[in-house]
Amino acid sequence: MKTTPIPVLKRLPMYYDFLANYYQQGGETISCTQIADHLNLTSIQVRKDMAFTGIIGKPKVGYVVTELQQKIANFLGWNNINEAFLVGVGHLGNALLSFEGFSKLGFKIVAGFDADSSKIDSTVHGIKIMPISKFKNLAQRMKIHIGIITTPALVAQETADIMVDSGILAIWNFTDIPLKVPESVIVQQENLASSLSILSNRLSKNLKGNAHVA
Amino acid sequence: MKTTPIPVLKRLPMYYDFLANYYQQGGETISCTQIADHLNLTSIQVRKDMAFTGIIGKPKVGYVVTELQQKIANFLGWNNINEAFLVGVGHLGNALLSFEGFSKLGFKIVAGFDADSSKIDSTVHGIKIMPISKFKNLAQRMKIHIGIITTPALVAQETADIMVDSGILAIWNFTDIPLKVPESVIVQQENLASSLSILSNRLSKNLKGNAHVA
DNA sequence: TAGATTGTTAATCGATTAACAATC
DNA sequence: TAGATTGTTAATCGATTAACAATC
Repeated sequence: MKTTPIPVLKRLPMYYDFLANYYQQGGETISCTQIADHLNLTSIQVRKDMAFTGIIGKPKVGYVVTELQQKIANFLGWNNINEAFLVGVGHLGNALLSFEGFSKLGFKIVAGFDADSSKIDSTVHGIKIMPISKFKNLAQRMKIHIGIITTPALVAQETADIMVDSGILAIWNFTDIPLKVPESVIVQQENLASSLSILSNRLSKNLKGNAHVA
Repeated sequence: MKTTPIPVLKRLPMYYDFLANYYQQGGETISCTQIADHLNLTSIQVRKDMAFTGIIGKPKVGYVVTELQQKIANFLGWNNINEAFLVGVGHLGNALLSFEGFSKLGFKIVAGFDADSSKIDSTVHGIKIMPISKFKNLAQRMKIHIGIITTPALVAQETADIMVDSGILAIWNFTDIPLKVPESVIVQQENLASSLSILSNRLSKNLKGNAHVA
């Protein structure tokens, strides 16, 4: 089984979203060119990406939208639900706990954890907040494999250690601390600073470009 | 001027964070190998990245930490402050308005906007929330060039249209709607679904791998 | 049938990695 | 001086783009 390139994994959910929308508006079949136009990609790239899902299209017609959606969802594993624990119920933790979009992605945050005792036993968006002391026991009992870190940077590593000790296999890290974990543990790093530096670099290049013209 | 590769722009803030930490712990100079070790990169890659900032190192010694920090900050434009408006003060909007880390990156959200009249004139983290009707006028008066969209998906495009009409040149989009904007307008797309699909793909591959072993 | 679109193989492009001379 | 580390040029690797035969 050839491993899927990361850029492909990033684009597949975008295709899915677009297709859902397109289908709602009555579209039954769709071609790579159409998809590419709407998402600002090239049709060749879309075709290549689709091949990963195993979909078979019809020349001159394209793909059956519902079938393509299913193939993508299946390929990304959105059918078997991934359950996760979140540690750090601050502003961002709150936002993630409240995010509606996860269910569609076969992803579910089943509990939140926080050091602040005033938050314990409250619920956010129907999800119970518990003390970190309960993390390990619950994670093992519920066979949770994914941990989300939205704590202050200062306790991020400490939190990761607890997660690893609790049998967590993948950590979604929203702090900017590069976590030290055993090689077998996956870390998916979310980084606003990285995105921002791309944005401001492009912006400043544009502004400079215009200055020349003006 | 050669354009900076996106992967480099993503890594530079990580170097900066690490250096800040390293300096605080008393480090005066540092080599590429050391940086690479701490961030799980190769030293060659670090060296190449550093070259973009224009830093000059000393063979056998490495780089002066403070100088390197300055070069990175300067290269990423963290000195001239980028001001932004945010539209959509929901959970995520709230989290961004409250995020402390932006100031370090020369980034500042100076106002929030929302359709919900009950939020108008309140402040979040000291930032005033205003009705969208004031967006254009204010953006032009304050010469704001960056807009952040954290609205519900349904009104994302509409919000983008208002931003474009108001002279916004770069949009940081946290909704999963692919925005239609003039070519001159930059869109930086933030996409949790993309990150999640990478994470779950890697996780399921790992689990399968272990199954074979077991 | 003619033409559009798929599936797939080949060419290009860009980023990472390797190699090595320069130098403190 | 000897050895570690930089700066830079060359080689590799992987993703995107191009080309084109197959086919509905």
